[in-house]
This record gives sequence, C-alpha cells and structure tokens, in this order.
Amino acid sequence: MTEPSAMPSNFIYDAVSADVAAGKRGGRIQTRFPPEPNGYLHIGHAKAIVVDFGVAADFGGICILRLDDTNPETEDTSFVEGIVSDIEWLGYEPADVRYASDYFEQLYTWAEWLIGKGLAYVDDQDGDAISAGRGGYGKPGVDSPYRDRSPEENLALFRRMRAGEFPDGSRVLRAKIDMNHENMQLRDPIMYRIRRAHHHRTGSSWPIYPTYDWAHGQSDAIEGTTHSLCTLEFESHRPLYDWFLDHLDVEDQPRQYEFARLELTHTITSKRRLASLVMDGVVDGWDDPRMPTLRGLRRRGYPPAALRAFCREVGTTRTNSRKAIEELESYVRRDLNANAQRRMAVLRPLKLRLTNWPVDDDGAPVVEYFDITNNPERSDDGTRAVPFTGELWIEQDDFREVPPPKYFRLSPGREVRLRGAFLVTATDVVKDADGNVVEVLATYDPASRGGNAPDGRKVKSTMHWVSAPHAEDATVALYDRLFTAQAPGEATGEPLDDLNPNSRELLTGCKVEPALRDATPGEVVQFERLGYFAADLDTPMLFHRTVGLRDEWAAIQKRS
RNA sequence: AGGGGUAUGGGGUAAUUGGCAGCCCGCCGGAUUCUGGUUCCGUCAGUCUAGGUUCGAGUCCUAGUACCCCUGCCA
Repeated sequence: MTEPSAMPSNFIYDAVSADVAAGKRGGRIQTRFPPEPNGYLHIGHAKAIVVDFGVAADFGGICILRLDDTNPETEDTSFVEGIVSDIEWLGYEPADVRYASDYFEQLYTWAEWLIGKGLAYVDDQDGDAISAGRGGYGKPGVDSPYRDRSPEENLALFRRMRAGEFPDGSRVLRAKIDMNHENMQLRDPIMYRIRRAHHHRTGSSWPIYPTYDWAHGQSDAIEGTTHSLCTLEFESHRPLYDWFLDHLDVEDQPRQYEFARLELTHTITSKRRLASLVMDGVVDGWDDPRMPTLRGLRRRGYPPAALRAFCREVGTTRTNSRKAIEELESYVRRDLNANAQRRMAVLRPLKLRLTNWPVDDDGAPVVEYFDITNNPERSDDGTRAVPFTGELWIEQDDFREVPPPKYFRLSPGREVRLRGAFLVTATDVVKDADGNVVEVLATYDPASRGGNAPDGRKVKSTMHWVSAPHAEDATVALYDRLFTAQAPGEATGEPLDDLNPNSRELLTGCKVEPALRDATPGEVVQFERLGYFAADLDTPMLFHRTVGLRDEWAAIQKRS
C-alpha cells in the first residue's frame, strides 16, 4: 500500500525544519523511541513510533530505540524482546538499541557533580512528608528540614546510599530548585530513590535507581538526541528537562516537543488495564487477537503498512482527540482489498442440491474444476482451480423462502450466479420436522458454464459456495471489537465490567474450499463477501476475522 | 484555587503566517461491477462564545466558556 509521501505539516516538522535551515549541529537530526519495558507495545505506541522514526527518516536522520528501564520492579527482558520484535514487525529498524541502565554510572557521576554545586541534597523525610511538603496548586511548599545540608554531608550520604547502607525508601536525592515554584515539577523533584530490587540488566549492583526525570533528558543528551518527542502529559516536565541540562552545562542540548496521544474509540490503551486483562484471564494473553497490542493486531491480521499509513494520517497535533476505530479499519480494508487473495468459505452452511447435475458412467456425480480469480484487483495474482459438484454448501443468509424487499439472493424461483461456476435457480426446499429448511433444491443452467448465460440475461446476485464433498471443516473466530469497551468514551474508565462480554464468537463447522488447507500462518485472505480472515499462527484451520466488508444489505436491514 | 496547554463540518486534520476555509474518513444520492466488496461521480456539513482592529480575521487584540495535563520514591 502506498504511504503518503508528502511531508506532514505540523509544529514538529516546522521546528526541525527551522533547525536544519539554521544549520544547527550541521543539520544532524536524531530522535529516539523510549518505551519502558514493563509491557507490550499497543496501537498508541504505534503512533509514537511512526512519529519518532518518521521525523528522523524524513530529515535524513536516525532514530534510536532506548529502553527506559529505571524502575526495575515491573520490568523484564521478555518485554524488551517483545518491544524489539514489534517495532521490527511495524517496519522500522532502530539505528541502535540502548538502555537507560547503560547510563547509570554517568548519571551517578553527574548527580555527585550537582551535589557538589549545591544543587541537590539528600532528604531523610518519608514519602508522606515529602508529599505534604510540596504544598498544593496555588499553595506554597515548605522546605525540607534537610534542604540546607552542606555539599560535603550530602555527598557522604549519597555515597552511602549507593553503597547500600540505608534501607529502602529511607532517603532520596532531590534537586534543589524552588519549593514555591508554580510548576509542581520544579518543587525539588526526586532524582534517586533507594530500592533493592533485581534489575533485568544490572542485577543487584545498584541499590538506588534514578527517576524518569533525572534519567530521561540526560540519556537523550548522552545519545546525541536532537529532538526529543514525547506525549503531552510530559509538557509540565519540560522546564525540569531543561533545568537539568542547563545546570550540567551540556552543549547542544536536546529539545523536548510534545504531541497528543493517539486515542481510539472503543479501545483501551492503558498499559495497566491491558495488563489486568491478561492477569485476570479475560483474554488469552498479550497476543490475543482482541488486544490492541501490536502483537494482538498482528495475530488478527492487521497489515503493518495499514497501521503506518493510519498513524501518518492521524498526524501530530497538540489537540487531545479520539479517533474513530472505524477509520483504522478502513485503512486495514484498503490494504487488504488490494493485497489479500480471495477464497470461498461458508460460515453457516446450508445444503444446496442441484437436481439436474449429471452422474458419470459409474453413477457418481461429476466433478468439474473452475479457475477462479485470486484477486480481482491484481491480475498478476493468478487463478486457482476450485472443485464443483451438484452438492454444495451455501450461506444460510443467502437463501430465504420468503424474500424480503430488496433481497437479491436465492429464493424459490429466483436465479442467481454461483461465483465463477453456473447460474442456478431454486426450485424447492426440504424441511425437517420443525419446518426448518435443511436443504435447498435447484437446477443449474449447463449453458452458463463460467457464470454467464449465452443469452446475456443478468442476475442480481453472485454468491459464494463450497463443494460439499471437497469442503474442509474450519473454525472461525468472529470479533465484536472486543478488545475494547462497548461505548466510545468509556475506554479509559476504571471498571473493567464495561468490556463487551460477547467479544468473541467461535463458529465451528464452517466449510472452506480445499485451497485453504495450505493457508500460511498469519496470512490474511478475503472470504468472498464475508470479510478478511487471518489464518491462526498456531492452530490449523482456525481463522480470525480481521475486519468485515462493508455490507450494504446489512445497512438496508438496519434501516427497515 | 495556582501553573501549563488545546478549541476548525458527525470524527480526524490543513490553510502560503492577515487574502477564495482544503484534504481524509463518515453520511446521503447516483454510475460501474461475476463480491450488496472495490472503483468512479455528486450532495450535505465547519472556524467555541461575545466584542474589537482592518478594505479584509480561522489567523491579530480584549473578555469569557469548555476540555486536557501537573501535588508518585511510575514512566
């Protein structure tokens, strides 16, 4: 699928362009994507990835993947591996993979230096006291009783913190800025906390860990980041970001720019909530096709190019907004319509018997093979031979004994086309004891081989079918936007009981054409007239519905 | 309460920096079609409010309104 080639127009591109035009740093551009390895990437991260990598690529720069692993308790190498592979799947290759933990030593050295300059101090207060001392919005904070310790005392204490001489949580290192600052972020923010936790990379070598604020900007600077792009909630941290860099005398400081997160209707993008869905067993795992995680979407069969195009189209603004999930699906359909091969499958089978179908010399029904186009959008995609006999499966929805208005499909006396094969006319039905139609009887027009009548008469419907003796049984998973909340706007709410309880319907006994037996895991095909389905990665003959087709008949039904 | 942000059709996003409000999705209508898909054509519909400056305001000024973010030893 083609992606927009025009350079996006927004404040970030303006800023970068201006820097390039001014010859700043010789025009060198570098960005970074800095996830914390405490979960898997989701659709919201896709936007950040597209922005970070996209800006770098558009200006001939590079983008680094940095794992912001400063909080060991929740982090793990399995998440690191997942993040790396998800980024690759999305179609991006980091210029380098770094970790904030690579910089722990440098960060520590810088912290000592700030202490020496009287710009940081060790605070012995507990969390509650620190919080209370910070004051409130419109209310000044109060200085910590330990705020005026000498640099020498602070240095000694800080070294003992590092040496592991104090219990967890007993002391912190704080930047000495301004306890009356109107921006709470500047009221002596915490730089280090004591935490004897096992870190997935540094093990137990550090009893103290830097906070996000202390680690982030400095990591950017160490890596040579020129433009540090992040989401809007970090806006109030920018003055602090700059304060640290200013006081460390870093040359060519990186600059932080914030843009709005991607929010989607019906979609949960809170990592905490997604994690609880996994923990509570609501879904099968992080890669459950109902999850808005990148691995969930991959399993569901969303093409990465569609995700990229969608994110580009969303753009980067500073306006909080919620995008309709339908628009994402429209990008998915656009990609798949152009690229996915077509196959025939019957989800809810109904027997169709052709009463005038011939038998061979041995009395067995004749089998014919029709070459059917794999993708009408792509002539280079060839055809496949599909077996046809007088005993077929059709969709229950495709037959009505009493057709409603505007119903174009099969009903007694009406002629329709079986795609690529023959025109058939329903003649009668067979019912069970309860009066349900269990079989439709029809005649075919032998002169309409290939699907067209020699006399040129038209039919209003072309239906899909599967030859009953040749059909394979399959299971199909239908999703009702399930990884999601039921109503727009509820996705970020706290309770989990607004989740759609019927988010997945498993249909067994579906009939699919023989060619599907060889479906490649992960491959997405269009089930003719039904939608796009991805072959499951692990279970043969299980298909996940990626997205449906636009269904005019459904719309007509809804209206009437 | 204090500080920082953001407001453009139903949703999202542009507007050469004061000069014809454009694009994508959607809706509705029509054409084509061996998928009620796709494609094509057309229609509907917008500058948060109230003032002001100006020949001219989405853009500048004043005053409001609404929403988002900030008082983790999370990121």
